[in-house]
Amino acid sequence: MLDPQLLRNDIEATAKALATRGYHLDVEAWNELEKNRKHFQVLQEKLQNQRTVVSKSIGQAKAKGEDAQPFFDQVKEIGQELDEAKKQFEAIQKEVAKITLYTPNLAQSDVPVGKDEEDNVEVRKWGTPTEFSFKPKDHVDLGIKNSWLDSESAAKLSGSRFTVLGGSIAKLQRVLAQFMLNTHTEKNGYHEHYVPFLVNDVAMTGSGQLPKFADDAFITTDDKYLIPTAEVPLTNLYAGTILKDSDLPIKMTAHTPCFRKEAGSYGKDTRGMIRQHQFEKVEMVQIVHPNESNQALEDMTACAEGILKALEIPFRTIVLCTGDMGFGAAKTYDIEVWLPGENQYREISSCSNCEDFQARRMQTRFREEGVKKPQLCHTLNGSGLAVGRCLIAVMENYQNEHGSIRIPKILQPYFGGLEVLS
RNA sequence: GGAGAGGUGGCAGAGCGGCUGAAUGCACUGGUCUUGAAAACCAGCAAGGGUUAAUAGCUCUUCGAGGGUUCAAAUCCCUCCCUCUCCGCCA
Repeated sequence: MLDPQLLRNDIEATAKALATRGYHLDVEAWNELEKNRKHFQVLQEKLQNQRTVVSKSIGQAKAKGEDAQPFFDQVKEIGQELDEAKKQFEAIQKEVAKITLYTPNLAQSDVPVGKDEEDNVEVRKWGTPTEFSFKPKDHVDLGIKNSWLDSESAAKLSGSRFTVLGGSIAKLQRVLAQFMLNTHTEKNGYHEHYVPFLVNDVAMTGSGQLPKFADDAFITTDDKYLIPTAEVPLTNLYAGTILKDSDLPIKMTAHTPCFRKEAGSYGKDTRGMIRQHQFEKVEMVQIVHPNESNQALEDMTACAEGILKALEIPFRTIVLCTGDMGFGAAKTYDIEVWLPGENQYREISSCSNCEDFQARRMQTRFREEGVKKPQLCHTLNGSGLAVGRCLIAVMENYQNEHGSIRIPKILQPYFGGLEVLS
């Protein structure tokens, strides 16, 4: 949610900034709405005040044993007017909420302006695409050859966009998640959490998934949502709380499954386990002082990159342009890992600084020494990493000519020193 | 699933129709005292919104959520959510 003051006081500039994100804000309609809002809010408050004053007079008159009837007549009249004003105001508020809850965050000034992923800008590259003396297979061929991936069984159980993993590759996925979690908790200073995978609509609204993206999430029969990312439970852990500035930064991590409908991506990435309804992810979330969020984004991105460096898999990092950023983000880095089977880089992590966008929705605040009012925190989230896609990256980058895969050195201890999976 | 208790400010905890945005304690902030600190004492201290040039003044809302009764609701009624205790069942 944007600062309402921005919409009231600087509507032209705000609309212009939103336009770079492909969001059209109807300035004229907003101004009209705002005019009405002010009128009816002031009217309603005025009437409410009158009613309170007269009501108190009734109490006093009764206490003194005087006749309170004139006050009763007065208050009745006020009450009627008030009901009408209230009705009008509530209708307007609904309209206002429709706009504020559906409006995306503003991009930071250094974010490249652009339309779609074509306009994203590479900021750095690590390693060079893995070279092979043979034609590398993709993870699907590798998976089928070794009976590691079973999409037919998954289809039988659940439908499309699910995968059953078998044998050592199931273990490799588990080990990858374990390794990521260990790294973030032991080396990067993140606090581990185990969180619910079902959350309510308040949490989903707080982190920005609702109301706009309701179609992307799975909902249960008792109105709970399957989390699309651990960002939702982790970020909402501090919803409605006022922290001390000494509590900041709060750095959290969790390993969870993620569930996404992938509505609107029909026919996209249908092969293999790139885009699934259910996938594993290790997530990082930070709640920080507003002055620290930019640095925190750099740090968080480096932590995500650190996983790929440790695994010795080539990647590049790009900054998303205004048109490609997510709803709540003010700035986003995507990390793209090299996939030999596809002969291209594919997203494996997305790290975003949401500034106060989520904090305003959730009312996550902190009190600073010497400052009277609580201030909104800044929140960040980043994948560290998408485990399923990381599994693909390991398979494809570490494959041997006849379909076996080498285990990355750093993971070998988890396999009792084993070096190759076949 | 059955029985009971309860949800009030950063925390603990009173209030149970009008003088209560809310006693008291803790925490916090400022001051007195002290070489300094602690203790003691004094004072202050909820959040959000509107109006406004204003962090001034005025004002509205908020005591789990939503309805209702009333001139007036933290306080009475209804529905829902959540927490705790006991019993049952069960990873």
